[in-house]
Amino acid sequence: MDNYYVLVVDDEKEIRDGIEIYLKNEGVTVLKAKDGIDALEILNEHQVHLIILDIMMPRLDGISATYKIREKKNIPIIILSAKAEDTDKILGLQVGADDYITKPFNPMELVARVKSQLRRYVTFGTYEGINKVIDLNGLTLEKSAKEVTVHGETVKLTPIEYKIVELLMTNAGRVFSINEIYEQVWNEPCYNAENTVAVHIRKIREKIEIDPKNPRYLKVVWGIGYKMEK
Amino acid sequence: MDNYYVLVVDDEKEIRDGIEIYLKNEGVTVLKAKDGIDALEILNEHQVHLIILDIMMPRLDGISATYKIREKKNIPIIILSAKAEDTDKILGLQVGADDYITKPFNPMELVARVKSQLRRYVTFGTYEGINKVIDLNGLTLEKSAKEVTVHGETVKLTPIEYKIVELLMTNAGRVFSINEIYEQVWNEPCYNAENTVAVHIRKIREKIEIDPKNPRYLKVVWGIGYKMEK
DNA sequence: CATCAAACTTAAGAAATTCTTAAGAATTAT
DNA sequence: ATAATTCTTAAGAATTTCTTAAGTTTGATG
Repeated sequence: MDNYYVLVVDDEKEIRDGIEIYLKNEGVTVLKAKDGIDALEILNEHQVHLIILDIMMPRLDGISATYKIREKKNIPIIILSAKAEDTDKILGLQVGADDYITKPFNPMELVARVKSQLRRYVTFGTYEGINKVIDLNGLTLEKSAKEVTVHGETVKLTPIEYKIVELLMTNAGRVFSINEIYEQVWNEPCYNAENTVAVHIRKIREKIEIDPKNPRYLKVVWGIGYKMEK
Repeated sequence: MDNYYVLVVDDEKEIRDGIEIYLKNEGVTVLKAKDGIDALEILNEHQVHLIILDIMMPRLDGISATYKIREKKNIPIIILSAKAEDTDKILGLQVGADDYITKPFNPMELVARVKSQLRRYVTFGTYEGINKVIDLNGLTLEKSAKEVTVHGETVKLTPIEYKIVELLMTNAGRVFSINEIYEQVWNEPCYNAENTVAVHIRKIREKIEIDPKNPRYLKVVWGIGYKMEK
């Protein structure tokens, strides 16, 4: 379940964090939002493969959020709710949710349902997001093929190199500190591994830059970190 | 919901007939079977878009039936059960079911879940689609005949080899990790079977590649997995 | 503007991981 | 019983990753 991004939307922090722990354990990357408005913002900025959505939330409730999400994205939505009423379930599913779980729930069941949805609808790259190609001034990234090209030429990247490039390219323009990069790519806290990242940056530049000493794409922001030029 | 065929499998006649009434009301055509063995027969003879499957049945129970169905068809399966135990739900979903409803259930909820699954099933086109021939630079795959050719020459593949090739060819360009391949082809979680896949890859290359050491079609992506060249 | 410290770059080789391949055992089909 | 298929094991090859250490650039300071 690596490479999958799940957005958890719930106004209770404990619920968000609890779900995060279980999903991370499966290798899923978890994004979190505290209400529908925040969720929509995150959807605009990040690639997300599945949403877990609480019904009872301030500002924008789950059902209304489902409507709005469906207008833009066709990704699986699992509704989470304290209401065990059948009518609510039916309404949720009719509105466009793909599954409905009532609180209190067994976290393992939630995980099983998330995996079931991802397995069926996301494994095959026929939908938005998965097959999207990012193009930044001749540097392109094709996620499904895990392929990067510079002016049409395929660049052969190692897995770590690829992950770094994918991180920077999907968030082009944003600066990532070495620590952030390490945590995102290795999925563990960074402890004295600053130079490890630096070495990989070097290798990447060697491969994607015409003149690695004057990088055009992968730029340093002194004292802060690295970013990919938009 | 017209033009859809749903197979209802339950040993109790009242349940079968009850579900039928509600589904017919939505325009769905309902087929019925009283146990897993009958269900498999019907699947061979009729086109079916979704299955509702009771767990407790004589002869062939629901979980085992799910296995057998998955071997042949990739259509949505909704498991129906008197067991409300979480572990059963999780098992059912892991085995390849797409949803799990416990008895007693609200018929309207069942209908809502059926519609939700069918809606997805159609938008994503995961169902056994039209039997198109895929041609990738001289390597062709004809699903209906389960036949693979290289420059016109038929290649004799074993069932597992064929499944791997079909997976990779229908998603040409996309990289599959060894785990993904295992899960898709064997329909079960991959546990220490990495090299099993590797060996099959070797055998396939032997058959489809002119020079297996420098594969033209079935390429490795180091540290990530394998893919079929577009 | 000279100097220093911190931040970044670069190179090279050791260690770890991943892939390939072959051969034979176990299983399944004919 | 025979053949075909699938799985396991294991050793070697190829590739990637990490560490170390030395060099270079940048920004701050007096």
